[in-house]
Amino acid sequence: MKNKKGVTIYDIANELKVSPSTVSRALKDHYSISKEMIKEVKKVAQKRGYRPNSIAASLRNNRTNNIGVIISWINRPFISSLISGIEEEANKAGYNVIISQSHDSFDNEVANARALYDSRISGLVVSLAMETQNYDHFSQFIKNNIPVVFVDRVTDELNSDKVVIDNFSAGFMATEHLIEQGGERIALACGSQHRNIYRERENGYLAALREHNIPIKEEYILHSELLNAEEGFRIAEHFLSMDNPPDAIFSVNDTAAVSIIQYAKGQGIEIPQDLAVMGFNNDPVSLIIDPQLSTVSHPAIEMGKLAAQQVLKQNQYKDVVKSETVMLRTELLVRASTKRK
Amino acid sequence: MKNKKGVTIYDIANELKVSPSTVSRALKDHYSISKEMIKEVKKVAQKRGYRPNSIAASLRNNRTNNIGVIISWINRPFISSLISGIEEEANKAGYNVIISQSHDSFDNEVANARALYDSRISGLVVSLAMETQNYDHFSQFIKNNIPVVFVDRVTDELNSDKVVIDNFSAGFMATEHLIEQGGERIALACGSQHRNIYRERENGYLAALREHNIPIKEEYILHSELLNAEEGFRIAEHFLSMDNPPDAIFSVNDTAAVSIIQYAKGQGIEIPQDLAVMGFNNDPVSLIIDPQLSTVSHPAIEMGKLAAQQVLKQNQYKDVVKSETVMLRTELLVRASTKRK
DNA sequence: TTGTACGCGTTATCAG
DNA sequence: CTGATAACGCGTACAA
Repeated sequence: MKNKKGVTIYDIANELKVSPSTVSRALKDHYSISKEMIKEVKKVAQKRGYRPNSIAASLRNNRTNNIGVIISWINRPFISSLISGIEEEANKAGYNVIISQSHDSFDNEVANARALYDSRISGLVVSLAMETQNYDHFSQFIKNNIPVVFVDRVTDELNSDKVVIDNFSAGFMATEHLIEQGGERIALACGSQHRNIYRERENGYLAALREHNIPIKEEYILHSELLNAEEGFRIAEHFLSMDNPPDAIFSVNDTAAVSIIQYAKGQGIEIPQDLAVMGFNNDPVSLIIDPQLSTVSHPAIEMGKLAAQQVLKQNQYKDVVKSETVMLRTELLVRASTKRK
Repeated sequence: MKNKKGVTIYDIANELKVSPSTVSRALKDHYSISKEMIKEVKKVAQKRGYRPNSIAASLRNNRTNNIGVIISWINRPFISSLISGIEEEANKAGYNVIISQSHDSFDNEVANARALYDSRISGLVVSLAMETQNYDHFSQFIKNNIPVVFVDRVTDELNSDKVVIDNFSAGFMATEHLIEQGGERIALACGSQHRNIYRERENGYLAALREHNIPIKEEYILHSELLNAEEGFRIAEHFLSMDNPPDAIFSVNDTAAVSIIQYAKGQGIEIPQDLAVMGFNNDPVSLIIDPQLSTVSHPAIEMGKLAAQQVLKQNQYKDVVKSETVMLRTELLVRASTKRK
């Protein structure tokens, strides 16, 4: 029961009859300290079980070793992989990662941003909540030179770094693929229009139809707020009970796409002969559903790593105020749910 | 460009011509401060955009508002839901959550524990790495009265709080169910024996066989380190190419179970007639595979919430040194992959 | 009810 | 190469 208060650099300094500054410097291999002193100090530190108090250091330096992350729901394959990437990269650089979920609610996002700001994170990675249309809660970071990097669900209203995929061309590719497989009545199960990822995928879909001179029909386009399994079923039910049902559906996420397949199979509809189904994200379920789901790869881990790198880089060069957008390549993954030939 | 350094209680004190301590107290509704003063202070704080510096407070109080989490891989359904539960509960109490992944490596776990310790977290939630068999890296927390709560993958070697499910009875139920469905040669796809969750599930399996007077055959028990999709295929291949192959397989996770079904289907084996397959975890894929996978529910979010509560509670009553084990109920989810009648 | 003064552990600056 | 000192922002014993 010796160190109720923990070992500090003062304790080490006392033991070695040197000053605390020397100890402080020695511990970080400062160039002005002799090799021997460094060895001495580290030996004693080791012996006494010294652990640096990063709180104190943070107070002094006015910056922590934490980077914050705000995402919608952590328990989604894309998101958890994204975080995995962030965490790996941050860890490598000696940073910790603080997670908070917005649950797709604007109010939560604002509250989380505030809590993270108060805890003096030295960088923030955000994937926007579905609801969010106002971005003032990020200005406190920007004003104080704390880097903010947006991932996947981003906004153009703020001038900051972004890591995204090319949603437009992905939507285009996916739709074109359905056309090439003989799709004539291609439906779209889409998400809310004010979130870039869905808007751009839809634009890609529309462009592909136009380029191939396929008439765009409003009734083949559905916007759903959640795009979860239940809504997937409802969407399938809606489309497949039309007088002139689609012969192909492009769902902008895999969750809904899988539900669509399950519903269609239940109705005795043959996939892909009667109905081709295309998803988005390459979630694990896309390989489990029978027939396997064609989808678009979404490099979650890579995106996480890049976002973390952006934050760390910005942290290095505080003065340079340029904003980068990194756009990653995606791949069309053609599987049984669309292969007709 | 006024507050390069941010607004502090001193600024507020100056503006109101009172002392910093008054401001400090007013901001936390200290009983000794007059209502009016409190209102004044808060108004000015609001106006100036004051944000408390929790670093400084942490240094003073020697505790942060962060709780740490060490898990194997964040991008697994069970784990990400677990974290979701922890995060929700912690957030509600004004705490942030710091995540770090061990990737099932002992060395990583030790490094993470150290990093979290250095960052002065005020509590730790751990689900042990597969490799871990030595627990010294947690003693620094315990020695310093920082609560450590183990979840799911726990150890008996440390006297601390635990949140678990009853793996033994779950394994027993699952196996018994397979027996009731006519299984006579029931195989087990298990994980490493030194991790409680797998060991206990196996014990449940063995007990069920004994209770029903079914001979235990070594060749029907396989231990795999990873239990991922690939190993699932290998396990299936192994079992199904035996001279006398099993007519039922209990896999201790869903990932491997799903692969087993996929492999078997590819071999023209009928599920569940020729082979009943039982999983564990109730991952999303269990509802996507055809036939749907019978499995055991694993209340991940609930476990996360409870673990967070334990940490927070221990933080309240620092002196009380008792260790609780919370054991949650699980449910057998019978689906098409085992229903034979 | 309010103010004074010190300390939490570290690090930057300046001096030697 | 090493030491003394101040400061980071807040909380609290003690004093008034």
